[in-house]
Amino acid sequence: MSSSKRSKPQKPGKAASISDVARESGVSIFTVSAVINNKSHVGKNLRERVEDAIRKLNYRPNLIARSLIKQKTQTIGMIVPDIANPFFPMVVRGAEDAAQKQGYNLLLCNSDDSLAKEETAIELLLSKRVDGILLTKAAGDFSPSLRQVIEGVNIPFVLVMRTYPALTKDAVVSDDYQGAYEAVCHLARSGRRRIGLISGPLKISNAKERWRGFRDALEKAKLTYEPELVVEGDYRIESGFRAGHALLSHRPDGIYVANHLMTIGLLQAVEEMGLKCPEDFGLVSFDDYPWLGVFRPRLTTVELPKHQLGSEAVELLIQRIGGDQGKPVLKKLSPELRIRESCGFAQFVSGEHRRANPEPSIDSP
Amino acid sequence: MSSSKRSKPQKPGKAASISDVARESGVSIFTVSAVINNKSHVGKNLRERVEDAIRKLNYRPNLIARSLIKQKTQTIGMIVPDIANPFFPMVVRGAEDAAQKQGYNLLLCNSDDSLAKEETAIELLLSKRVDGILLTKAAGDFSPSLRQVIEGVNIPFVLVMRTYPALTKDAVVSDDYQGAYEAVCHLARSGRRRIGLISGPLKISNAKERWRGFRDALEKAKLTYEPELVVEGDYRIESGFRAGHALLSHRPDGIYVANHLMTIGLLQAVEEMGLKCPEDFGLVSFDDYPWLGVFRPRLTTVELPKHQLGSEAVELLIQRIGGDQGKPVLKKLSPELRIRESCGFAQFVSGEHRRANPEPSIDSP
DNA sequence: CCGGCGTTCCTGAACGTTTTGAAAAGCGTC
DNA sequence: GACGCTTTTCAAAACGTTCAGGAACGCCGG
Repeated sequence: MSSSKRSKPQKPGKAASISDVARESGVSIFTVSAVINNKSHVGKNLRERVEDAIRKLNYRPNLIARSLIKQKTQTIGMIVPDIANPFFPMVVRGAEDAAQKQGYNLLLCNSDDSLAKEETAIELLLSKRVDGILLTKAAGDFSPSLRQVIEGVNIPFVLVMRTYPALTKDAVVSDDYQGAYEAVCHLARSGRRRIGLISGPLKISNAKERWRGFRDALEKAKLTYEPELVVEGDYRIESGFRAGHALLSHRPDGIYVANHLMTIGLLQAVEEMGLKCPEDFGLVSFDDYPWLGVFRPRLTTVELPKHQLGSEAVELLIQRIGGDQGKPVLKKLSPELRIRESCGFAQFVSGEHRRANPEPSIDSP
Repeated sequence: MSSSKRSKPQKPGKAASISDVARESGVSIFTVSAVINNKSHVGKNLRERVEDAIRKLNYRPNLIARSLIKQKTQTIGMIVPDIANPFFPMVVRGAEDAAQKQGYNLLLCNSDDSLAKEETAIELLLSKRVDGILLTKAAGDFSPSLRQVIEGVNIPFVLVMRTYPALTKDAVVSDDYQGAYEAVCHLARSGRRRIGLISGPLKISNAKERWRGFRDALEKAKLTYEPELVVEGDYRIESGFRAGHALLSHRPDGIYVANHLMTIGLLQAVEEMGLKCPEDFGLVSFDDYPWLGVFRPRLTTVELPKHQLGSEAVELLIQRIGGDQGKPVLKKLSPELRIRESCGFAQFVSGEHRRANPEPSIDSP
């Protein structure tokens, strides 16, 4: 019967709580809270007493409790198909940088290109009450249930590198049409006449955009669109290899590959078939990576602003979290054509696109 | 005055709570909770009523509230120097896979190789009450405050790819000594006599291990250790480039490079200097990646089980979270020597290490 | 001495769950 | 109809915060 209302001593194993600090320093919980959030008017005396107690108990505010009451977790969920795909790390890095800068953390999920996993991941993030979600949708159609889940998300939600016409959500993407268009124009400018395409899965929005850019550039250059010179892959190495075999058997003199992984596959096919680039055909790839510095020939490529893609997505998301109720936005970031050797030497090419070609840099292990 | 204790209707904008469900289905909160966690004895009648209400209100349990009371967040924090470094994505993937399998999520932080950021990240994760922390420490010494923070961490804590003698924490690492040893033995077996090393920062445990393996293998092969053939880099491309220039000026006939990024730099230096591999020198690198398939010559390399590194670290961590109080464990995973062409053709080499050399595979964008 | 105003501190009610201990209900037995 | 034993349901106390609404105090002008 002797226990007064709030007097249990701090249990040994557990982290100190705000009430432990309050007891230790002989003030109320309110005052401790005020000190922590350094609210204005706390007397110097008490403030110091409290700060001492905090240090002494090694107290750390419990952000879970804070989240519960504030209805904000300062956490954003990010779902990518596969972080091990070299495209995503830099995007995630961009996102994390921007998030950290504004006091947010990143909860990372891999969907493994499975729509079911993607759906589960969204549900989970929603249950964990993240403040917003970033999604790079897996390849493949919406299942009705997935669509329902996404439409039903009632927190800020930004698509990254994907967009869907009927969807009422924000999206941050690269200008894939433009990138492909420039790539193919460059091939044409360097004298190629029969230009082939190794495309990504046409169900993914960016693959379709790249295909459109390809087609329009052909038209602009007054080249004919030959259907047998277009092969659809799935953005993986193996499919680039197979597509390469199929495509090269038609002897195109130029190839535009819609992503890096398929380029790797293609180059293996090229070697097997005993062909030479740029002598036998010109090549423009997508995405730039540090290791391209040792590929021979040096690849001309369309670099996407991967880091920026992630950071702008987060910034948009946080703006929404902050209460911005504006209409859904579609933000397109410009790609950059980096001319190197795989279409023939740079001097063969009209000057307008020449620039220094910095090798992208990357940090330590 | 008319408001009874628990009767506010669900506010329109907000997610439904358990009490909304209780009210909707006319039962107590307890019963709803029992249904959610499908505890045994809830009458069939009520169970259905509750489930209907859950569907109707699109109710999702608030895991923040659950975490608060259960003192578990089902979240683990992971700190890496830089996810954009190609080594880490696969490790993170391994971690995420293992975590997901056991119902955990991953909160990802980049320390950017800054000890201060690393410290901040740990503090933050602690405040967010993650159930455990995975850390790949940034290069550089412990500051006293960082050391204090790490030692003071009172939740499960596993080091990944790093270990420190005096530290009383678990660690999961690759057997770097073994990897380097095998690499250098292979160089010696293929007839190289003056073998050089491009090392990582010797303050990082694995760099030191690799250096030890290098030295011992030389001794085993009865080769002399020539100090000018050892150059310390920082695991980045640029340093590999500089180290390559420095090292090659001494004309070694074999080089072992302690990581992939520095190999990229080295190969650029090699080309600039007009040298040829494997004719002028044999090369063994560390880490394998899909794009190595297009490097020429094909690189012989020591592959580390990156995915496994991540997944075993998480499994160990979760075991600790589960209450395992055993002594700190140091788990070493075996590397695998993948013999390709950069030391001369495989047939010149004694058979014991020959094996199929699968190109590692990777998923779509 | 009173009223008004600042400053400084506190009490107590949220936030959305889980869980303990106990009450109610159903049912068989004497 | 009293008693025990299950089965089903509940009310209320946690978990660690934030914050609205006051209270206590000192100071000033009247």
